[in-house]
Amino acid sequence: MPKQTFYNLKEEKRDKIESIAIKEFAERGFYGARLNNIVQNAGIAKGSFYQYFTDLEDLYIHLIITLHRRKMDVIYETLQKCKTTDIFTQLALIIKAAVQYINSYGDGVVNLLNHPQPNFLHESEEVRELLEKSEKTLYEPLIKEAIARGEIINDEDLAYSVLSQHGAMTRRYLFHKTHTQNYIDIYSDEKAYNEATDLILNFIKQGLKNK
Amino acid sequence: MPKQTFYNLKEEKRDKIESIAIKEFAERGFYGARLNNIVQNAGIAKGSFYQYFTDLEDLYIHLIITLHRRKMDVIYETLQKCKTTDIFTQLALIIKAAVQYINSYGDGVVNLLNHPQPNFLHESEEVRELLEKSEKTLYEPLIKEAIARGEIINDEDLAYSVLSQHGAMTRRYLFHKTHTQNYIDIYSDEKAYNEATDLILNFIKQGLKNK
Amino acid sequence: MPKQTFYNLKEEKRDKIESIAIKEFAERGFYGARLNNIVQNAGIAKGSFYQYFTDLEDLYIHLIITLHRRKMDVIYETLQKCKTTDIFTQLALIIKAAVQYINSYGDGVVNLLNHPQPNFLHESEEVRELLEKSEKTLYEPLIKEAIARGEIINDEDLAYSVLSQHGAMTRRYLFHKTHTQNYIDIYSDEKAYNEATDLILNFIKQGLKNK
Amino acid sequence: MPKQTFYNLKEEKRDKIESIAIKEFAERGFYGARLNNIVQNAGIAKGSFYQYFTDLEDLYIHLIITLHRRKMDVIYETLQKCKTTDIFTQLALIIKAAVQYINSYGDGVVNLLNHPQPNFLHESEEVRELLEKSEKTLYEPLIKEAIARGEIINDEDLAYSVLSQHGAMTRRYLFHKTHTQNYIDIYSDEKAYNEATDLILNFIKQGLKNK
DNA sequence: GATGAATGAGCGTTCATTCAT
DNA sequence: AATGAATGAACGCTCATTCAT
Repeated sequence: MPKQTFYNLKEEKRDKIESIAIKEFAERGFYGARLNNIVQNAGIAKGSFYQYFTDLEDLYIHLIITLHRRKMDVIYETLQKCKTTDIFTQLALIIKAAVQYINSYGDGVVNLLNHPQPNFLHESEEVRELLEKSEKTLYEPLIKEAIARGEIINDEDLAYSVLSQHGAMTRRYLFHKTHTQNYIDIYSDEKAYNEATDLILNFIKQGLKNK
Repeated sequence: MPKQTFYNLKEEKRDKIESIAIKEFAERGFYGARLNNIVQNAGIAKGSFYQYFTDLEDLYIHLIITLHRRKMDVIYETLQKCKTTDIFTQLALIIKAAVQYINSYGDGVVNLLNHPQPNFLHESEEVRELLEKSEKTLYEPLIKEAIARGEIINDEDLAYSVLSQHGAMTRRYLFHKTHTQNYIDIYSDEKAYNEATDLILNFIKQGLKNK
Repeated sequence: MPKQTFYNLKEEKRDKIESIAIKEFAERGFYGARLNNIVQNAGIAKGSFYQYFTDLEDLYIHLIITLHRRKMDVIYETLQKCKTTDIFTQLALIIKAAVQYINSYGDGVVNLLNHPQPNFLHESEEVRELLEKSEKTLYEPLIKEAIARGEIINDEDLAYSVLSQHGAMTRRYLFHKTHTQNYIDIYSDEKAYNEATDLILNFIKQGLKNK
Repeated sequence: MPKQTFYNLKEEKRDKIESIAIKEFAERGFYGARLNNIVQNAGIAKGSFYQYFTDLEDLYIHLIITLHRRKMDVIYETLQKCKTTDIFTQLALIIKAAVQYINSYGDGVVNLLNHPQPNFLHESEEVRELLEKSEKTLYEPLIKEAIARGEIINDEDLAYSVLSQHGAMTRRYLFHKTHTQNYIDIYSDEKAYNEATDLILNFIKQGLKNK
């Protein structure tokens, strides 16, 4: 957890540090990241870093938690506005919102969140709760309600498994179609991303159809 | 490329070094891996390591290439035996074979191959060919033939995107069902894995059905 | 080139590091010198060394350049004061000044400058200029003028060869006479050194006499 | 001192090892030399090296001693043939013979013998005797006799100092004249070297003339 | 609170030497 | 006697962290 001094900083400076750190961790992974790069690019002194965080792990955990929280906030906000629609419409809206949010950070967040995480991350109860449960907490009620409404087959586990993979399938689809391997390319063309999302969701719909 | 001295080692020792290294790289990524851990756990002297490999990158590239090659060998062997069946039967057999192969290494291989790879890896033409094309080379003909036989809808990109994700969906399904997060747990129960594979392939089949 | 942090050090500390390094390089040559010896004897941390220099080569080049420059400065200053005398008087004064300068460092400088230099040294244009040309730049005008004034025979090459060897001859003379092999012994007795210089210069004078 | 096994080798092999080692030490100095280079280029196994020598120092001392002894042998042989001539004729013949000898090894020997020697070399009484005294043992009688014959002034120390520097002066002269810095270049043109030797000896003659 | 020089444990790598065959 | 794989101390260097200013 960052120290109070970090929160006392002007928002602008705080944001600079966070976005520079996201970039560094995203490009090189936790073990490849260098404090030197972060402080130099953020324009702060090395000593100052230790006024704000206890160490690099502290910063890393802070970023992971913050980014997840913010993403979840965006998603739940979106969800509030479409409680009564069917699950596939709900997902389409959620995904659209999440992509917008991610684009507000650039490529970094996608890479960072998709990196295999260092072990210490899961040693923190707080983080484990957040990372492992937030997805379930999001999807499970949606799925239960969809089943109750008869929109999809009555197999919660299957539904969860495939629905929570829609992002991966969408990205794979776009990588294949655009012959690229670069996250930023496919996220930045939001129109294409949204169309692909619809295609994948429709595919999933067929597979989960209530017979 | 490892030096000749590495290939001169007794198979047992060679395998020990490889499996220890796979574990280290899998758990910590290339940048987090420590030569000290590898040589200590493999029970060799630091200097011996450099009799076998020019450096850590050399070892890493060797592992990636070897693992991919072996996996592909297993898959193509399997494929020879079921050329005339439908695509979903083919995939079920391929997956079963690949899971067996992976189980011969344990969890490490899955993690290692799924890590985001360090940049130097893609600077080798040999590796790039192997990594980027082997999946396409495998799936594309299968999909083309299935379309020609009228087994699935005529959308190669969609078919590729979802079929190449079946492993991820299966794992997600089993993680969810067994409330675990440990690859080794789900891979080691091959019966359960194969059943899950059938379920997921059936789901995909619905989504790709030729209407 | 040393980093700015090196120049920010207190003069005393900077001098300590330089003189310790001169000693180490002088005694063992560049390849035999050990960073550990330098930092331990200089009383600094290993990490601090790398705050000051990029690596050992950086330090070595710095020393060679600095020592040569300082020596040349001393020599040219001296030369300003005796422009109108004959060449042997000029040389006597120059040598006297250079010996004084060298004594301010002790034996180390003599050894260091007389070592065969590692190859990287000559890859720097700056160093090559300095080392290869400074001696010629010094002697050639003196010789040309002496020839013009009729003080010595008209053979620039011979004059240069023997005049630029006066130091070696003087040292050989003193080694022989004092039955020692230690530079510091003969340099520290300046009176004896100066007398030997006069003797050798007089010998050279006979050999270069204009007949 | 090499072990008996070294002397049991066929002469050809022994010579190969010696000449390769001379080259390595000459090019890189004792501390820069690598056993790997020596055994690889000599075509022997690493383990074999330790059958012949106790370590690298042993080999180095062996080379220095052997080379000096051989050079002295050549010189004394030459001297036998011109006992009755004047000192400058004697020296001219000696130098010519030594240059021939050195050319039989190539550049290596010159460099090796001119390197500043590592400290351990002088810790051996045998080596110290050889290196420090062999030159004196050679020159002193020649000088004494020349003085007795009235060929040069009665100053043994001066005579020794300048005569024993003739090689350095000759090389300096040729470096200057040919604008090279490469020993092999000037040694390989024996005619030019001999002419330069005559010039330098004549210069010395003027300086040592009995007035 | 901000700074950046100082620190030293730890890293990947080298290489003379040993040792099993 | 010959081999070359095995060894580990020692190397130059990195970098997160500390600390004096």
